[in-house]
Amino acid sequence: MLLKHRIAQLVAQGVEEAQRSGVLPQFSVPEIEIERPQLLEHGDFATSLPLRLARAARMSPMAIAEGLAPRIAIEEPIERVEVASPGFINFAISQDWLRQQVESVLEQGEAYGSVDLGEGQRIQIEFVSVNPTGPLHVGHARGAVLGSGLASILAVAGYDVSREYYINDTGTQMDAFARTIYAHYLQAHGRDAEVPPDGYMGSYMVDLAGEVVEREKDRFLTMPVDEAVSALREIGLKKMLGSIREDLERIRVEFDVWFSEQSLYDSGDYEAAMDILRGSGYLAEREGATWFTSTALGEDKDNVVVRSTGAPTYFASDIAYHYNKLLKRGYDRVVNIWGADHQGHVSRMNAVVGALGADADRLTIIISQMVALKRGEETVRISKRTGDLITLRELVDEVGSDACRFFFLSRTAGSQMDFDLELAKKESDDNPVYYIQYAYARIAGIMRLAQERGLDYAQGDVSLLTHEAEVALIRNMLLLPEIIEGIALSLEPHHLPRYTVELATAFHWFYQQCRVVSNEPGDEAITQARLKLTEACRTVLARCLSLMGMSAPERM
RNA sequence: GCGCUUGUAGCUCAGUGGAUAGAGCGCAGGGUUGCGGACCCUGAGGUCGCGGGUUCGAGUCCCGCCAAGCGUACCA
Repeated sequence: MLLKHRIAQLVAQGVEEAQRSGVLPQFSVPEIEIERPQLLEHGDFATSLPLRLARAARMSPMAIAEGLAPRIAIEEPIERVEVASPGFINFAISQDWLRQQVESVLEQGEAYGSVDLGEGQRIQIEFVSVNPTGPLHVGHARGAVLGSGLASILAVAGYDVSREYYINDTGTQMDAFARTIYAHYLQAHGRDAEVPPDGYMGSYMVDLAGEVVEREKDRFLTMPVDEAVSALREIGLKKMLGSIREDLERIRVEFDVWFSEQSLYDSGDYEAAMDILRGSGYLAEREGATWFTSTALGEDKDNVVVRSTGAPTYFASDIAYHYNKLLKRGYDRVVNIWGADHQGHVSRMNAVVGALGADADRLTIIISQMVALKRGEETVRISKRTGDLITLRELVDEVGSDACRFFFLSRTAGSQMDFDLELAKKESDDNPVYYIQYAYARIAGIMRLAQERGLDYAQGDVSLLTHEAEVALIRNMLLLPEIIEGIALSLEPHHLPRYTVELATAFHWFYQQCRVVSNEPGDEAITQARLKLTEACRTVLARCLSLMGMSAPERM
């Protein structure tokens, strides 16, 4: 159990005791929150409970704090419980205990930082899921990094995580895609053909069609049009998916499941989902189409699920898909990461979950806001249809995978980003990515030196680590489990990059203040202790970098 | 028009209803006869978009206004 939770328990017991003995009156106790104070002089942990209780208890916050603090049981590693104006209770942790935790970090090794919040719950995280009709661009990169980072962190927070990509391999846009390839194909064979008005204009389509022409020769010329388009759809889909997968690998994003939209219709999931909605009265026939009556669930308007042509809409597929996720495959929780252009879709999707009879809080939809690309002052438009775009591939080639991941992971999903390509390149020599990685490389350098000199620090005595900078570094290292738990609860991975910068800062300061491998005679003991601390710090930094999908360079 | 999101230092962004609002970059200065100077320290820089409200306490919650992005399809 995390220390902050243990302290919350002790405070709760203290309140109970105070009420029993009449020091505090009877009232219902709210959830006890334990915070990390900003200033060191306020201790390692703090609670503002007395301030919150003042009204219910009809006492001054200070009087509550004074009455409560002595009734909070002190146990290892809590050293002091102090009351501070205007009504805080601060907790100080024993420094001896902090120092001993260096051993604990080393023992846990690569597992350090893991917590058991999820208790093995099955959680699915679906992200990217870009239509396989064109290459990934910068906005997709943000969602990809966000999803993969979140998935990694949930996995070490005790969840059974499955990463999924939903392939829109059917529907009108896929048709337009196939007919576009067909048009290029005909043109390449000297036939009179034009790209349909709803077709895809990017130059990548020309390249793709060119590959098809080369590989397939003229065998589609004699085929009936429908048959040829259908075959080209399959070929084009496979090629696009392959290219998308390659792009994702460049920023270290991988999936456990690639899920086909078409399979929802082949497996009967679509019918099953519609039967449930029909059975509970959420489907209505009107104007020749079938509607999901979302107004009955508080939505602004109803939505078409089956067009008057008989073809199901994208929304219908999504209903079936969520039936499959929640009811058929039965994930305990489902997280969708969608781009801001799908934001109008969120509330009706939530309504669907209720209409299917599932608990509403099993589905969480995270909207990742737009990335506005700029080159200096000029805004670069992102449009798949005109072919004028900055692809993920170009971005990674220009800025690098590590910087790309760190940059996207550092910002909250909800904030719109300005991504200035010139600035990103200009700052690449002096940015947090290098700051963190340099800390790691420094550590690696120290450990190399230690090894060259044959220094064995296994017997190092961590109780010698009394320097201010040493204790500060240890305090920072010990925050990781709380950070991971916090991210798993809030689903906001941006706290990890921020934390990692703080950890690197603490290390750089320690390095500045404390010579690790000393040449002075008589310093053997402190050298061994500091090597131990350095190695423990390497463990924590490596864990952070690995969770963020970034490399940990031994040299730079 | 309506809906969702956003507005914090010159720039890019953090900030659980709590203690003196933070970081990086940029700017101005300073530092280590030694483990890698891609580092460290100090400083300047803020009406937290504007106006009300709730609260012991608001950058954070509520209402109104202003500005920006996105959505508002029998597209996805």
